[in-house]
Amino acid sequence: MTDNIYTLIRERVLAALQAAVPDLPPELAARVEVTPTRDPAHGDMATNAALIAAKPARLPPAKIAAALAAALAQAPEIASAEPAGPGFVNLRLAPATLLAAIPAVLRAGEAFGASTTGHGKRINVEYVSANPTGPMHVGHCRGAVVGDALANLLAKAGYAVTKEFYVNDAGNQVAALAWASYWRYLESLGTALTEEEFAASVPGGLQYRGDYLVPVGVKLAEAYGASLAGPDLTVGDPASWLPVVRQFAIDAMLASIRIDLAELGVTFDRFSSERELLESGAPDASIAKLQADGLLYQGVLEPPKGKLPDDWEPREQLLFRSTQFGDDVDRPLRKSDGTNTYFANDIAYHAAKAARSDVLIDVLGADHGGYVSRMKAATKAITGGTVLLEVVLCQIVRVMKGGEPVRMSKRAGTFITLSDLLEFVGRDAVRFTMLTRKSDAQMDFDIDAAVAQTRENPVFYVQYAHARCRSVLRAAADMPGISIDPAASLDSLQDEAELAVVRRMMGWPRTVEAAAEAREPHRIAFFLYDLAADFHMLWNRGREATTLRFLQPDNLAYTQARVALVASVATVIRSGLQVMGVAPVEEMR
RNA sequence: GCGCCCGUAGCUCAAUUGGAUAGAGCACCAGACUACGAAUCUGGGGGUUGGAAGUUCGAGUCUUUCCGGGCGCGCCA
Repeated sequence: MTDNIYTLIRERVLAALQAAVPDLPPELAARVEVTPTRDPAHGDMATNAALIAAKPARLPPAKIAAALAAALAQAPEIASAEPAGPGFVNLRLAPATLLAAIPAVLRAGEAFGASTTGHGKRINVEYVSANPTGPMHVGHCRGAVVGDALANLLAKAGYAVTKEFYVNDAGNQVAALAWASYWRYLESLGTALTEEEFAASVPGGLQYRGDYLVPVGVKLAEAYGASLAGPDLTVGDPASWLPVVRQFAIDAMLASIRIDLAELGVTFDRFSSERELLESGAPDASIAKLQADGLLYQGVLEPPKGKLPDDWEPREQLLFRSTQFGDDVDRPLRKSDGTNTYFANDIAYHAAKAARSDVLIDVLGADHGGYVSRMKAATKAITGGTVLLEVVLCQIVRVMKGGEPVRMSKRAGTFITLSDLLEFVGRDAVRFTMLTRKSDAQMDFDIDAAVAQTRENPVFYVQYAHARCRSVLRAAADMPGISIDPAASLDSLQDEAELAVVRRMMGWPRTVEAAAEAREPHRIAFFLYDLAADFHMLWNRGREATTLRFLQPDNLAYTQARVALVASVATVIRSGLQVMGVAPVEEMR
């Protein structure tokens, strides 16, 4: 069951190919494609079937193509089929087949394009997973949007999706957060210590000096008075205050992250806590399992070539044989103090996710690129190869304003927060713009362009097309005898600009399936831009020739067909925007 | 030094996963408003897809090797 006409036509092609080349190996049949043509002169679709089959059949591609064309021309959906080029068969659909896309859209509504290619497989998408040590900044934003849209896309393609956020609430970073929060706490109580005096007593030095922790300090003081401080508001014994302050600060940071995410329209099915994972003993269980499988050993790693760390000394440590699973070097699981490395805990986390999933996807920032191969290796090892990890890497986003990069420095506390960006640009523009690039390509986010009300801004351009559709439909609603009717006769839709729009919409299910398989949500943005361009072009045809306008009061049958067309364009745009998490607008303001 | 990602029109980016003559926007030039919304549309010029070699019916896409940019590189997460 699918809306994808390409799937249906491919069945026809395979049947014809089976007749022409009876003993075609199945693995070659899998390579047969039916694709949209680039050049409209080549018809609606083309297939490479003859090229694929030529070698095993020991026949010239052109000869097979001719046979295929003759057979395919008999199919009811196909108006004509012609061999072309080196061995393609170009197909032109029967008008009724083409126009059937319109009632298909109208009947399915925004669900149009939904597919079953995911077969209900459980797929877990982990994204954002920002450390709860500060507000979300623009660096997190791309991963948040890409992960969220990818999850929506996979759901539309028929996967059972879980959206997951991993809370790194254990380890040194959150300890540093606790110290920084404690400083703001003493400060709000009016301690005589200076910041530098305090910093001197912090193991590893005082981090997170941004003033976003000031309110946390104030709230700590309100909740606990001076009870967490030492004598005369000096630094008290960490053993007594640190666990309290740490949890308090983590909760505050998580609350702020959730607010920012909600503002961005990003939601999760599940938050998983690293601390809870540790307390459950899962990491030890994972290590024990790997040990039992003979994948761990005590060994000494070679130093990295070329760039030797200053304090390098050979050290024996517990290593995981990730090289057996495609990694470059084996990876350590224990620090010298006996505690687990982050990697060791993350193995347990991925094992936990794998236990309730068929496929895992991590959406990571580019700075985690070096982490990918070991995590894939570990996932393969801990699940015995039954669950594989895929990684979508999001490259750096450089925020531009007035043609200049906006400088960011987290250390100095002058970074652009996500909520700042949302205030400048707005949720829909942020989300759409973040999806106008392949995620593994670096990107400049131009604030000026994202709010521009012109064609160069794809958000605006697509929204404008939708608003124009709605404008027509509002006018149509006032016309007697006119309605959005899936059963309307569409025979009058014959203009090339009209058919171009229909062809584009016909490709939506195929785009969903291909984008989902490739894990590339940005394709949705490009599809919508192209559909919007087709529609704007058609619209303008109506300016030049009034006979091409949608609403003709003296010709109800003609108008009914165009109303159906316009309504289906609006529906497909909404269907795509829904995947992107962008709200359609009824009119431009 | 090693690994991963990227390199496409002057600029920002696509290219249906190996398909036919590599496409859009911006910028530049020339046009279309008695409006279902001109915030749009039409036409034009602009390319050795970083360089070289290879794989095959066919390469921007795959392999090798250089060049350039980004990220990472044993107890940070």
